[in-house]
Amino acid sequence: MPLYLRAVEDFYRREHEVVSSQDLGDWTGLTPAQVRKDFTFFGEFGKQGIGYNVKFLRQQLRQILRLTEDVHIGLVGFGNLGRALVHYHVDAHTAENPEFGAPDRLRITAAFDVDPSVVGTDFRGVHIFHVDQLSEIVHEHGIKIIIIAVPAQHAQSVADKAVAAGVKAILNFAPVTLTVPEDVKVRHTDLTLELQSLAFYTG
Amino acid sequence: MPLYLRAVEDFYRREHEVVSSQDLGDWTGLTPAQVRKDFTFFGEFGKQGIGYNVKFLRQQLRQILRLTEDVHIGLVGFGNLGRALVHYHVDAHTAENPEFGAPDRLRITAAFDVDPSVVGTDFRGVHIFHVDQLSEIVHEHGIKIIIIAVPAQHAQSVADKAVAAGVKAILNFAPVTLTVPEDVKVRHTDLTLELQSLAFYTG
DNA sequence: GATTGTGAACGGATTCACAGCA
DNA sequence: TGCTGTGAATCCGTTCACAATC
Repeated sequence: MPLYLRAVEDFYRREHEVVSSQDLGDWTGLTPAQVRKDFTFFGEFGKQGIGYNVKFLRQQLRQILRLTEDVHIGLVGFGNLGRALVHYHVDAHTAENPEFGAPDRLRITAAFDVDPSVVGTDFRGVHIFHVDQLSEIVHEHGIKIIIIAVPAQHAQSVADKAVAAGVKAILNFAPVTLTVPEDVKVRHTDLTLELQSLAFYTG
Repeated sequence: MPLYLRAVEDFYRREHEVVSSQDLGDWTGLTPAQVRKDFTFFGEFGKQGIGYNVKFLRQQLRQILRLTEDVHIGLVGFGNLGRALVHYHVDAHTAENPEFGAPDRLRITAAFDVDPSVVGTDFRGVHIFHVDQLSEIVHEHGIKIIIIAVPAQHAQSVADKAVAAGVKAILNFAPVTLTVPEDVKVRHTDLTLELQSLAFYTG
């Protein structure tokens, strides 16, 4: 769904009044049937013979994706990768930057590390706490998502702490498969795995 | 398959002689049946009643994934993200770092940007060329994969140039859906999309 | 005529279950 | 007995095709 929202935002920006599932399919690279099926899961947004009202659809998608209220995110691991992620995210979400699609309410509220030389400092408006304060800060700010950008050997224990603190979603950049309870959603991004996969196709 | 290799490397490091599809399933989070099916696509590696010989399986997987010869990678876009990627990758692949699983031959051979203040400099052993030299350098070094870490509005034109130069695989970090010929493999990593997806589950 | 929403058909991927072998 | 390799069975996501509707 986030991809559809990005598409709809683009049509919105270009002042289209309506879009068809065909239009959205072209934009996203999916089939029109796929687009319609995905939408019906959440309700009926379109008008037969006409298409989807862009303004209405945009609003519906934002609602569905909970982009209308602040979502607090914690970042664990403030090495090169963590720093780049903050940079990237802050750029994307403060600069009224339309290239990312919908402006949303995703906020990196706090960062965590163990290195005394960064703990206690601020970076791009984000304060870096010691990892021992994870649970405390998660509760204090109502953090629902954490990003794991620590070395592999610490990733699982960070995940455990976060889950214990009530975090329900994890974006994992460490090269390990995390074990978490069923009700916690994990997404995994792994540069090495991606490159190794691609290398296979270069024969 | 890269994930299996990582698992096998782990068993290898812990000096296991054999692994069962059950073991590998536990490690990766997949079912044993799945593991066996995936392997049979490439051949028969195991012994009935025993399991898979770790050393042999490791060697086979490396062969399959073409990790035995150098694969040259180009990085386009040397902003915060690009820099972090080089950092990360160089760390992962020079430090004999076992946490990433198999040592491989994936090399970021060259980087590209348009900013005169970085073009011509070196970073962590990687030289930064002007994007205009993309085609030339791709041919010169036999680059097969490029990583796109440029702003959204330039991503497609970079992809086009790379494809024209003969690149067959692209790892795209820009928040756009790239259009490429069928024989080019694209993988897309999009922080904003990942976070928006996760936000949906935090209700 | 255009386009949605949807039940039916399809197909690919996953899982089952078991024969075969160490 | 234990575990692989694999055909059969099943599941699930995608696509088709069309009735309903603007």
